[in-house]
Amino acid sequence: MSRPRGSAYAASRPSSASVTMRLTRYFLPTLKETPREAQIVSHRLMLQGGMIKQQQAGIYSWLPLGWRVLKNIERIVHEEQERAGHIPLLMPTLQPAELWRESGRYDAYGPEMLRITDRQNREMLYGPTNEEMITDIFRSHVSSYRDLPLTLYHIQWKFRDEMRPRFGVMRGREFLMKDGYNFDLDKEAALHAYNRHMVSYLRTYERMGLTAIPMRADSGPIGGEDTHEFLVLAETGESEVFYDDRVTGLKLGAREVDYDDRAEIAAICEEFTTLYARTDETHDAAVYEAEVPEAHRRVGRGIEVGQIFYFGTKYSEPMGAVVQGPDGRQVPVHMGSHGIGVSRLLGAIIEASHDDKGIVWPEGVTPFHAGVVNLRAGDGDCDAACAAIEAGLAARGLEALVDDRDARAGEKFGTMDLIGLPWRVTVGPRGLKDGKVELTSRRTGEAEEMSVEAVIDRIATIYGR
RNA sequence: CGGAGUGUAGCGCAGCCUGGUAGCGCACCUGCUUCGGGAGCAGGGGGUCGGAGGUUCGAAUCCUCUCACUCCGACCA
Repeated sequence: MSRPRGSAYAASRPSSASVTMRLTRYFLPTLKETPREAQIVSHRLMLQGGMIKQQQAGIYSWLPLGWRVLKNIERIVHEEQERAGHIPLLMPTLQPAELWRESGRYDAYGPEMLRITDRQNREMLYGPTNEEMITDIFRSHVSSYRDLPLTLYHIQWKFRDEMRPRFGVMRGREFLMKDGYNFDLDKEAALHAYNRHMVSYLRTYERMGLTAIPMRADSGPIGGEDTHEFLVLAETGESEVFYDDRVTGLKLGAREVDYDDRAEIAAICEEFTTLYARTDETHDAAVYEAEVPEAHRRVGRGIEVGQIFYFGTKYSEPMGAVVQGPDGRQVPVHMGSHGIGVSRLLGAIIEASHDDKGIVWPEGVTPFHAGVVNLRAGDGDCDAACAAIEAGLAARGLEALVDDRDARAGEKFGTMDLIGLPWRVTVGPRGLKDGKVELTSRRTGEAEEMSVEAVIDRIATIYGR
């Protein structure tokens, strides 16, 4: 990494602040029966798992368990953005109509935009995106090419008044999005920013346990020249996708990436975008058949979890975002914008990772690192063993959810399966007679008996602690 | 926005057609017995039937209006 910048997020992670939660003191309102309104599996599991509650069409409260996953996803996004050299800030949800008149989008944007007036009858809107506002910030404070390149981003709630919200958080009206904006002196520099975003996004999705494939896309209302969407393959996806199945095997893995090295970043982008992968919007059957051997052709569906754009001077020109170059001339900056659907990712991850019993969280985003099932709450030995596991995990910076309810084993296992914690420690009198507890993988169902000390070590090893 | 539906206890539903004291399952509370994959028995609490108006001796039920939500379609991070 050429920029070993200290990430505030990385530095403030667990160990000091790890939380152990006891189910008897937590708020986890799971539902036994399938909610009527849930049509797709991720929506159903989020409702049943007590993660969200719908408040209006397409608007949700995030209950504690859902909130924890949302925060984990947010944290990963922040870490990867900062790793790429992008700078976080926070812009308001409410924006003045005036800014949008400058870009011409106030009239162009249609009824999808929620328009509001305040008591002075000032026209405002609940932001569906932030190109205008970030451009306003930029033009207010930057006037020299020496301050470039610059990429600013934030993670903020957005609102788009969809005609028909559905599928839970996958297609809500209110949604949490990471949106970033790069400012560069010329097209070449801006295209490097574009590539840098592509690579950082690939890394972000991989950390969440997802395979997200960049696909060439249409630019839509944001406008511009270059754009890719990131699609997670899932049967319930809203877009039809055509691809060479070898793209699903591409991985960034653990390789070191220098985000300032234009050639290296461009090479990675090429690696990930050369094989054919397009949505129905840009699909070209002739090219598809010419480029992809028949055995590798795949047609499926995908969930869009991010999109990157290069759009040049589309906003900087009308809004006067200019810098003085080395030659003394004023030039409009080249920009791009880049989005990750943070709240939507919960749905996408569940669509990609579940079974008939419930969710299977990837380790990177799980709301708790492990679940501890106390099969005989109130029994001295069981309680003591659970407490020891809690304390041992907490000392390693790991968070556990302990089921200390006075309930049947089946109910406890059912709850753990539903909420999908990747590792479950089962503590019961039967095993404890031999000093053993049981560690079970949610994904494979494989179980192994071991001592309390060993189970703490094993879980810590799994999480690299 | 076009088409189709649904609103009855926390959740899932029956009752409506054919008006007459609001029910079932789960959940919840109390007690006893149970306790390694969603227990059993006994007792108990909880509902302005989405809202407003109308018809009627009487409305969850019939009529009118209205609100909310869901599904299919076109559109979208």
